[in-house]
Amino acid sequence: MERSRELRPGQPAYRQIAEIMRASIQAGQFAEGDRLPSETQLMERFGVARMTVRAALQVLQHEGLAVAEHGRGVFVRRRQPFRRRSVQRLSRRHWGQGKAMWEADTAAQNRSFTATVDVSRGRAPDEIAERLRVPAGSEVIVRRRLHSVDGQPLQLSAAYLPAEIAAGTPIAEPDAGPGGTYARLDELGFRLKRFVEEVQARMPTPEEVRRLALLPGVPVITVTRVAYTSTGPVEVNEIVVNSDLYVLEYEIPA
Amino acid sequence: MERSRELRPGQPAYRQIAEIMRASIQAGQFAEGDRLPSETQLMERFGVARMTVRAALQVLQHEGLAVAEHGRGVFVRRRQPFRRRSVQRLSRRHWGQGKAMWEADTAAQNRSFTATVDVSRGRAPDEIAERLRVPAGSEVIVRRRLHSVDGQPLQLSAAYLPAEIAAGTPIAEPDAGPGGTYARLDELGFRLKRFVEEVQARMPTPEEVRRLALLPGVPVITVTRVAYTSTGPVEVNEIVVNSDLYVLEYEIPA
DNA sequence: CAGTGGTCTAGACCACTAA
DNA sequence: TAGTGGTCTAGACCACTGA
Repeated sequence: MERSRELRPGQPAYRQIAEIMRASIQAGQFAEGDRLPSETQLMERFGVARMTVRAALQVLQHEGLAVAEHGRGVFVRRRQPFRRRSVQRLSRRHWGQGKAMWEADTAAQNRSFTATVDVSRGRAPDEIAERLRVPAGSEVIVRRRLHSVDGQPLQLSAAYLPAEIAAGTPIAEPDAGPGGTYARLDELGFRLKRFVEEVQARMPTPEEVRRLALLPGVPVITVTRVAYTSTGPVEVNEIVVNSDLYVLEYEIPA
Repeated sequence: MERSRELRPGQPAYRQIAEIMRASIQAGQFAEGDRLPSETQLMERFGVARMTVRAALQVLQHEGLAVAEHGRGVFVRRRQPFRRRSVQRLSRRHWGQGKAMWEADTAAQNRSFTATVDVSRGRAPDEIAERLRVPAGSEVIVRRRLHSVDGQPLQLSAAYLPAEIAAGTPIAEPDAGPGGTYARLDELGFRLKRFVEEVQARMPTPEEVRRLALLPGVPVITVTRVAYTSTGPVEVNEIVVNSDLYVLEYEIPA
């Protein structure tokens, strides 16, 4: 097998092949959803062994540019982010009217929203206790949810509230009622003043890959939201979102 | 070479090895910065070929859990995010006092901040023109910056302003003066009312890997910020940050 | 220098898809 | 069934690190 003259010595072949394919995609030679040449075709074109071609395709997959489908081929990845407006979502006007948190987002965009909820009672992990400013190991109500849009899982979340506040209230029920947790807190006399969200990104754990049906090469965005009344925090929400499907939007006054 | 009984049929060996090593790391058997067993040692322990061990180590690297150093070994990755508070950074109180954008962040955390700036004049890309609400191909001033903290590159940004507004002003100079672009806009009569930031995450391009000195398995966070006066947008800033070193913080009123 | 990871080969067999 | 990608082997040679 003779090396193609497309490849220059000095740089590893697999990187050069990845670069050539990346350039072809960005130049529009392959559109979203198109099938790339098969491994066999690339072996012939570049005159390299199959593992070398596979290494190049792995690079593209880890960059999030391509997706392999077993038995079908390797395809240029499609993107279609869904929009989430934090400011609107968290305004009193919004949950004050008894709307579900997602309605503004989904209704406006003509998509169907579903969620599974699991509520439990347990001890707060150290980091959560610290953020809630309660003693380590305090009892908390945990609301774990998986949100999907059009059947596609989108977001995992775990909301922690001190049991002292939430136990025995609708917040400890799977269906917290119209307007959700924040509306109930308001009714219980916890007037929410502000939320602080900390945003990070990282590669997902295998568990997150499974539960969010993440494609290879797709990071997750994590949001840690703390809800404050004038006297202190009342809820901590650990959120993990599929970054492929999400744009977070924040509005900041000057 | 005989397969270790640690490995069960049904699951690929490289995934099982990755899972075993991941569990060891999370159980604390290997701390941040520790060297993992060498490829040779793992081959012997699990009774598999070198490429199989390498596939397992690749998984951990792509998850951002480990980093290979040529000739030295594979190490558990260290993490040390740097905190960025959007609300404070963008308040008039802050830039109104002539402070550099990063001072609040860096001074408070005892780190040294540097930036390189490149200013040019050119035509707005379509997406930018749309966000600025100017005709496609309009002339803009582009301020490209690379921010570093303690010598570690942290953030790339490209700020676009209509040439009509910014040409011939200090904004078109590399050093825009105390308080930066936003203070100058204010002086020019463009009273900033609000900023909207759109946050996404993705794997970096090879160019970003190079310029931000990103480790394998580290995604970037992209922030598209639009600055508005009461009459409309005056600046669009495309920001790309090293997600390994960054926590974005947003405060949202209820 | 020995030991480490980086690249690459030329096979093999398997599992999945679509005709 | 033919063609695709998924896993794995047993080598080879190279480049980098550190004693």
